[in-house]
Amino acid sequence: MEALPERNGYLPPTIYDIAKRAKVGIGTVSRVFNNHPSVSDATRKRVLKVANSLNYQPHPYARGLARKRTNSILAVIPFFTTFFFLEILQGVQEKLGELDCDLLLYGVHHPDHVESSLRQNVLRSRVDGILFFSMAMPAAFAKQYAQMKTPVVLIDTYNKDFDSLTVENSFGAFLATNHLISLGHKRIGMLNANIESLPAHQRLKGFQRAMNEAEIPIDPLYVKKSSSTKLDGFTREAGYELMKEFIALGSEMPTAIFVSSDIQASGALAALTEAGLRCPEDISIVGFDDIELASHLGITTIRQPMAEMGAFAAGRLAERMNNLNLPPTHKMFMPSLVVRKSSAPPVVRSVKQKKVSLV
Amino acid sequence: MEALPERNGYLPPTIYDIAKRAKVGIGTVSRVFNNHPSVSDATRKRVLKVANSLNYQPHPYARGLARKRTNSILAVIPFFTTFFFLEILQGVQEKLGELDCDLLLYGVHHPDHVESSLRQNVLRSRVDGILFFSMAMPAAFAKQYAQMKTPVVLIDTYNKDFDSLTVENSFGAFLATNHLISLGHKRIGMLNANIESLPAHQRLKGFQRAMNEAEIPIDPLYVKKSSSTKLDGFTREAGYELMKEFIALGSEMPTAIFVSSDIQASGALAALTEAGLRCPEDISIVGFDDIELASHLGITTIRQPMAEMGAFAAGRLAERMNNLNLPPTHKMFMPSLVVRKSSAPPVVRSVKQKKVSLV
DNA sequence: TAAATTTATGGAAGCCCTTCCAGAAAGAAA
DNA sequence: TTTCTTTCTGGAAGGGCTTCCATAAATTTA
Repeated sequence: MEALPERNGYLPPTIYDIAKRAKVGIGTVSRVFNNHPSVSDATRKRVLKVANSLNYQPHPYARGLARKRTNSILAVIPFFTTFFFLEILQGVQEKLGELDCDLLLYGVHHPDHVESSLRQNVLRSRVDGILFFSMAMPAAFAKQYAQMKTPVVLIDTYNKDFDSLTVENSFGAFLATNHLISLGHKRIGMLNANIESLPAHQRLKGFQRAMNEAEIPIDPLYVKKSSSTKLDGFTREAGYELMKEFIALGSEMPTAIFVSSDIQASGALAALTEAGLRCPEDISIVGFDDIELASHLGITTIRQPMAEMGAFAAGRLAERMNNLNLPPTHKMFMPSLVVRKSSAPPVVRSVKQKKVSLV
Repeated sequence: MEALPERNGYLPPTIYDIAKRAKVGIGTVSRVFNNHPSVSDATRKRVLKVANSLNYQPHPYARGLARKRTNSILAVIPFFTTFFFLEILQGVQEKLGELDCDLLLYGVHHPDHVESSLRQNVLRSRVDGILFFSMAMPAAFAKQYAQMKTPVVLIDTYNKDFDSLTVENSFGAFLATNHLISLGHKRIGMLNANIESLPAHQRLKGFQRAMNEAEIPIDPLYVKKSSSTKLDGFTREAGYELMKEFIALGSEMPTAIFVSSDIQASGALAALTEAGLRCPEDISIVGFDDIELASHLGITTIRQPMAEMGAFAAGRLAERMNNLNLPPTHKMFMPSLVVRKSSAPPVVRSVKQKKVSLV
């Protein structure tokens, strides 16, 4: 070996260095670091002492090669969205810490790139498992992964061949609508995203169920859906536009609206302010998602248990990595209601209405 | 070798499989995959054909071991904050894609945990380089990394021994203040975070410079700083409290305030609303950071070029990985002004004031 | 005390690559 | 033709670990 100084003179100690200094064989050192039971206490201590003094850390790549496991997982997340993921990742990482596992991050910049990303990064068997967020798993990969039994957990998306977890959108919408009903509202509308998208569809269902159970007829005029294809209408602009339609109803406007996302709700609020209307005095609003913005704007909303979802996903992935033959499961998470100031009991507006609401 | 089926029967092809089928040596296969020039065209084609047909991908861990490089970098980010990082990471990843490098993510959950996190995760992961975000690098690690010449780039924080990049806070504050001045404001205040923190200090400097250059005297009553230690006073609550102090000034209140962060500005706005004051009619507000919230609340603010910073950081890290002896550099990024609706020319409030402001 | 267990240990082989050296093949020069 | 170059190629060694087999040491049992 030539004298070329690697890493500028500093060469991390290897298992051989430890073995030599501790006067044991490499196998013993390895066993110590893998908590193998058949090492005597005296030896274990001696090895650890030497190892600590040299600041030895097993080389994860060498480990990975020998063990045929990488001890790391890949999170494929859409970078075109934001906060939701950070919070889930937080949960993921906490769990991964327990499992002594590293997190590789791949951010997909554009939905069309999912496929090439997967090909480039995942196939190289650099990771033991994959967390796949919020995007449809391309068919080619779904097939390949299923066949190779690559451990994959889908979050906020679904495919029958893999473990998946989603939020019970319909139940969340039910909660939101019920909240408005229990505040005493009768004229309740829904401002929805593009109904083509699954969450929008499910949230409508929940709205309908709550209304039906309360025996409040649903006025078709009060159910507005976005036709936007941009992010399926889950945008501020979409909320703004549809709220203007509600406002155009004048005195026929609902007294409360369930909006299918906080981001739309923020647009809706802007439209209200612009029209000189106040929330909740003139109209109550409930959103969905509990993004950070919602707390700042004081929007009553539906919270998805993101940290828990992250931890669960990581845990499930670990189980699957230990047993490749588990049947795919699907776990629903129950969202919860977060009450803020955008929702309140309906205010009586005129004498005529007063009579009615005195009951 | 026993018959235990690895990975459920599927064993990824190795360089030996390719070599055998292509009737070449393993060295040749390796050379093909490393674009080594001394492979004849015919051979290269043959190898690639076999490799493709078997869907061969070099094993990154074996590569890492043999090359003594891992081709991955670690991002240590504080998970107790949010959006800023995602945007920077986006820039980082884009660059890393070019460099064929992977991104490992480590989120620190609490500032106090930085040290143990680094010890646990960084030392063992043997990544080629580290991007360290927004936190002070603990002295022990700084020393060790400097000594080992571990490639480290600091983002939004500083240490003389490493490459670092920060935003010119002082210039941003200057821009913000200047904006208010050029709108015609004379009674301009600053709502600052905890002055102990570097950014707060720098932002104050920029404020002062702008005021001095415009020859507007700074009224000490108009410069309020948080004494909170929680996140150095960069919180919504801190902004809320200090704004109440401003409001208590009554008619002596400034007509415009530069707030040292958007998050504080959101609190300040809440205090204003609560007091029945309007922004910008009664008072103009300029924030700092351009977090997502700012756009929703319509806060005029100072934007940091996050994606660019990310890409730059990754590039710089790559350079350093190629030459461990580069002297540390420090790069300043220039922020820019984003005008929204929270800032407007001062409105004349009363006859008495009219006299004054007619000047 | 000898034999049979049990417990602890050393180290070779193997994980999948890269890299280097030696040598084969093909051309060029003599 | 022979000799020297140049261009390609094969494969051993090595990177740092885990694991398994063999063996040594300590205990137990007969």
